[in-house]
Amino acid sequence: MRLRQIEVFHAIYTSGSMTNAARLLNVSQPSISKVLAHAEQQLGYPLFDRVKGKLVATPEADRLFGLVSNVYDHVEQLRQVAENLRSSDVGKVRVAATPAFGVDLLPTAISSYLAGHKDTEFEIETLHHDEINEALLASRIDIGLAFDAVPTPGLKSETIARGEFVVITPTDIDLGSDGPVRIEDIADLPFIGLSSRGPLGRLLTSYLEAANAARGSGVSIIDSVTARPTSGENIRCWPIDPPLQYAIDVITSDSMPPSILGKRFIEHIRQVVADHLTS
Amino acid sequence: MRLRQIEVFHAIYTSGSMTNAARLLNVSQPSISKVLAHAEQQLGYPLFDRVKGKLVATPEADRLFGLVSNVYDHVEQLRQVAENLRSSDVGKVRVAATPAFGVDLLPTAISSYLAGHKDTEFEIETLHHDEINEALLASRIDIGLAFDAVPTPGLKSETIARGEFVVITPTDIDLGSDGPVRIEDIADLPFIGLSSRGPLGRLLTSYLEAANAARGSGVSIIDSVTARPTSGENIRCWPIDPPLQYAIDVITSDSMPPSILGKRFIEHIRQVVADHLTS
DNA sequence: TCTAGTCTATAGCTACAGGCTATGGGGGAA
DNA sequence: TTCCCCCATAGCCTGTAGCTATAGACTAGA
Repeated sequence: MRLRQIEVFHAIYTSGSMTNAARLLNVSQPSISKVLAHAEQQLGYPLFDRVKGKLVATPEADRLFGLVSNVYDHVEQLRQVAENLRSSDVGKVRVAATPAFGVDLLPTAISSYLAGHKDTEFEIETLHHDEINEALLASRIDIGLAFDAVPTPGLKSETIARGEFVVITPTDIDLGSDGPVRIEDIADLPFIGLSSRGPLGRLLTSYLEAANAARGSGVSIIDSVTARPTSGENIRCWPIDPPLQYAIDVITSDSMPPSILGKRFIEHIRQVVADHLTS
Repeated sequence: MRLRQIEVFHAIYTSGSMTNAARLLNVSQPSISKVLAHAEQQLGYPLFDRVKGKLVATPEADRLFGLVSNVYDHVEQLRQVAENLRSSDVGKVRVAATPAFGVDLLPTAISSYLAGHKDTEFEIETLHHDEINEALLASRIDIGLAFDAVPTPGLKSETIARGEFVVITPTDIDLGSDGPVRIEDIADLPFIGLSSRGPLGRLLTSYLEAANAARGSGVSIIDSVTARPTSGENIRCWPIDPPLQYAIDVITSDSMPPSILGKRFIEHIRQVVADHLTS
């Protein structure tokens, strides 16, 4: 018996006639007639006797009805759940990000996401790269957000945006131009180094070494995500030349794909990051 | 979700891959691929993540699998029962017949039926016409067997054969010819009357009255069903002219159609009666 | 690094379940 | 009788699901 045949049989048995069943299922009466006839033909015996143009259930139909009801109920429940999974916002998303995101970008993203999805719960952690990977592999979190994720077995990372490093200076330092700053222009200024911990620090370190730049204090080169919330407070950002790009990656586990809520939130982050970097 | 989609999802989830599921369900792999893709498209979200060419169940699939398993099990059970109802001989058939059948025909029919269907149970009763009708309407029996059933509301009768009345005589009475016997030929012989109870008696009575036949003792006119088991024991049967026919009817209830076993047995009776009357 | 084996996706085809409208016949009630 | 209700059939169309052949991605082993 196909599921449709079960539904039709159920409708006929409970409503008492094909005509009523057709109304119940919002289809035409001949359609019901054909499905029932087909079911009976495949079963090899009639489910209803046609007596004086009306239907009377056979003993076999009586026997089957209980079982059919069970199936029917369970399918109904299945459909309910399947639909809820699709449309509901109820659920929890566990996100971890490196500190740079934790300060400004991630809270902003979650707050604006919650505006449209009030029933979603979040669990946020600020971790470092290797801790994020570890948490993902242990299924302690669903989504990781980091710079320049290193490919790791069992994890999948997707670059959702690329940012650039910028030079930040106190507002009392004037680099003499509004255009991009060359390394040479700040070589003699006091420089605050970035920790070389993590991929981004390493990336920057090798960039600076390649440029033979001196280090001092007062001027710094940092990623634009970190730079953004601090700008305006006596601090000024400058584009850098030659430009140095980094990737913003969303990391997930191979063995435990993100839920629908998770995917939806990743899409949202993608949007927020795009806005963040272009404004 | 259609039932096929549920089956395919169940097979993929349990077997771990589309290829295995295809083997499990004895279909081709592309067929599985298409059904799954179709199901996901209709659900609105993926059930499996395709990671490095393999399938990994999403959290949604995990959630649905329990429910799908339930449905799957219940459908399996339903199919088992539906199949058993079709092919099994297990069950009880309750038959009632008028006395004429109870002597020879019905026991013969049941005995030969049991030869091919050992697991069927029978419950036999010998009742008169009105009692058969009453038992059918009260659902105390499934099938009634009678002569010339009178149409009754709530009951359905089908004529499975027609028999003829015959003249029976002691073998020491010679009617002088091998051909049909005319009423006039036996008008002067001692005649044993048939009870006018029931339709058959009434039928015969009016036949005799129409023929103005006298009654005596020693010669009788009875139905061929009753005549058959008694012939050979110093008794001889003669066809009668003009012929008088009666019907052999199977009666069932409108509100409770016979089961498959019942229908099968009715077919068997039809055969037995045909053989009975032509031999 | 190349190759063989495994798995999934796509294309193009066929079969049939299941939907529709229109229509006809049987039975019961006015 | 006539009307109404119910079921069955005919003819048509669409969508699900099956097939073969083949391509593309990844893994593992030589």
